[in-house]
Amino acid sequence: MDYLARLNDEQRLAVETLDGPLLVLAGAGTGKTRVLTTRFAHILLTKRAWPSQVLAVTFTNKAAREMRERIAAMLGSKVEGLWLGTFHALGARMLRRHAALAGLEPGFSILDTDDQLRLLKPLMQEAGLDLHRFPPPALMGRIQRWKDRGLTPSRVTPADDDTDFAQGKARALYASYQERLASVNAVDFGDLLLHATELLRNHPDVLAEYHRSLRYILVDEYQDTNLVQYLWLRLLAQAHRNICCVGDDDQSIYSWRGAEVENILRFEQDFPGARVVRLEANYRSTAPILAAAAALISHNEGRLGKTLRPGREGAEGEKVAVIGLRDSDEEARMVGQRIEALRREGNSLAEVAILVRASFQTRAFEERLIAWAIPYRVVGGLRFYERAEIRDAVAYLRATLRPGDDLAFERVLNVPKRGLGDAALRRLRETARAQGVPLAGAAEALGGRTGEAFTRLVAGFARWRETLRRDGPVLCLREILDESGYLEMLEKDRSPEAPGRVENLKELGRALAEFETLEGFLDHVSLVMENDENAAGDRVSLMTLHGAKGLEFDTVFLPGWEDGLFPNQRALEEGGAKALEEERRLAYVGLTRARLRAIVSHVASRRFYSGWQPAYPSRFIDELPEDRVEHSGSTMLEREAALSAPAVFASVFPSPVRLPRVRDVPEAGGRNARAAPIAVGARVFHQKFGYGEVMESEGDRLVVRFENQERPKSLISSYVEPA
DNA sequence: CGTCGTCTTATTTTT
DNA sequence: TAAGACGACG
Repeated sequence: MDYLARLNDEQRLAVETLDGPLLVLAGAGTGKTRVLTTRFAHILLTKRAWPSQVLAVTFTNKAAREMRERIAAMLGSKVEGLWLGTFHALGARMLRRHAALAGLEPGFSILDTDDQLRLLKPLMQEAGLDLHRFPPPALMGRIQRWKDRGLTPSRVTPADDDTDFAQGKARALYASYQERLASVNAVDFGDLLLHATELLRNHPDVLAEYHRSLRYILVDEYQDTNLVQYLWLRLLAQAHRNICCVGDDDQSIYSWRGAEVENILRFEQDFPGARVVRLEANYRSTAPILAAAAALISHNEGRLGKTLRPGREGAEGEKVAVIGLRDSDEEARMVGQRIEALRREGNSLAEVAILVRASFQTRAFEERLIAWAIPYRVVGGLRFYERAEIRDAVAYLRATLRPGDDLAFERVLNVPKRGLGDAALRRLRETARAQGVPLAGAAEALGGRTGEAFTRLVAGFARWRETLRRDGPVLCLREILDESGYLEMLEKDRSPEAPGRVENLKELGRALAEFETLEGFLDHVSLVMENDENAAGDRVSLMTLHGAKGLEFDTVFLPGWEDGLFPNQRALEEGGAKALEEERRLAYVGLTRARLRAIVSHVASRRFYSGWQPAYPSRFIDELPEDRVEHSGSTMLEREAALSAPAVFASVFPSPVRLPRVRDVPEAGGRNARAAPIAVGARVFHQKFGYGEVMESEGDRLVVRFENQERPKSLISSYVEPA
């Protein structure tokens, strides 16, 4: 039992409290994952259950993988047959087992966002809606929210559909959307859990079967569960009630995706007799960082209440830096310089992260990092499955496997170009509908050149189907890519992305080789597969705050702490006071990612759309404890902006009026101060305009005549560098 | 059917 | 500003 000895008292309690409902409130950096995996291993090692009798749910594939690896490490061998995965993957697994009971055929497809919209759009048109006034993605979002709440079309009440969105047709459209899905034997992402839950609700025998087989349930990141996930869990836990949920209400940041913090706040009522264990000893961050995070989050109401305390004695460290700067370029320069300095001191770049509120902020940093040859990676962005070439290849595979998969067929119909455009597709749809056959079955009906192209494609699919049957999926994919002309299309493509796309397809082929059946692989691709290209290497990580949850770094830069951007104005408009608290939790998540140092920055002027807009320090900065924070930077500009400009963000929750802070002294060494003003006659360099000569100079404004520009340009001096 | 130019609209996005 | 969507034209 030496694995128990490695835990502190509270962690140990969380691991050993095995019977009955348990809520583990795990503050940031308190060893949440360790508790979860140790608990899992403990259940197995004490022979309380077999691996197949424990259900462990996470939100991300990454978390699931990490858990799997750590359990294997603890047990000394890989464990098979675990019910361990994301909510969606487990939902899919259940649904495949009982497809017929959910009104599906066993080989149903899982649709991506494109497919969903392609299905919904025509329905909206038929309903006579103006798609400009009611954009399909907006309706899709509403449907998704209903699904998050476990509402099938028949369960949606008028109260759930209280706006006149889509002229009151939203509910009806939801119903017909679900019908269309069923008719093409497909589900969307939200359906995986909705159907799985309905399945358990409507079939007591199936539920009883799971009650018999699943004795323990472990849930990670419980604060991010939505209602349907909660219902699913509750159904499964009903009988034995051995459910252990781990989470942190202070890190709930996905309400806009349907997550309900209430789930965690309500846990003790939902599961009477529940025990609660708090993990509060933080082994990650220095005392100032912890104190700053704690002070910040204390401004939220309705918390379950936890206080992070340093897990180690003497974990003093640098104060949290708060730096005011002129604009985002200067902010990027400051960050770049500090990263340079860290690198010179021998720090690993993999231990540095820049965490932004909104993805557009990454650009300024990318430019700076490229210019200074600092390796970085942008985390997040497109997932493997979301890449066009992967979707195309998958659609080819889907249409090969399932002749009736019209959505897949439609997607690849004209990729590569075969002269089959909108008009042809429309005729094809009509014929197919009239004859009651899938699109691919209607090809012969069309005459002329279009018909020929169609027939050729359909013949191709027949051939590939034969290859799939005879030689398996790998050869089939190769044949598809060759014979369809897809690979040729990419090879002819001279754009810089093309080689990467070819590479991605190769990667797809390699992954495919690991699977016995194409069906299994298709699920893997849409539910699990991720792209981990450039994951390795000593690089700075650049990502959104949302993307950073669960990660930690020695050094964390938190730029853009300005009212309007962070807390985000749009979020506040939509979600009111609750949204402000969620933004604050996001700030808390950001701060607690840092082990040794956190650098918060804000600028006086930020670029929005076209022009520059004055910006004000985030109210969150005021909520940091003065004695743990060190302010620096050019606040003169901040004051100027504050005094001269009208409020940019007419906030529903106005930031308190602030007095200009008296701390105009630039940081020692003038790191953030501009070099001497650029003199008239100086030669300068501009990213876009190239080299030029300064004609006039006043304050930070310059007039420059560039060599390859006819007219002199007026610009701000921070845009040019002395040449 | 494909290309070019104009118009439009700018958060976060685990699956 | 700058990328993506859409409609008019060739």
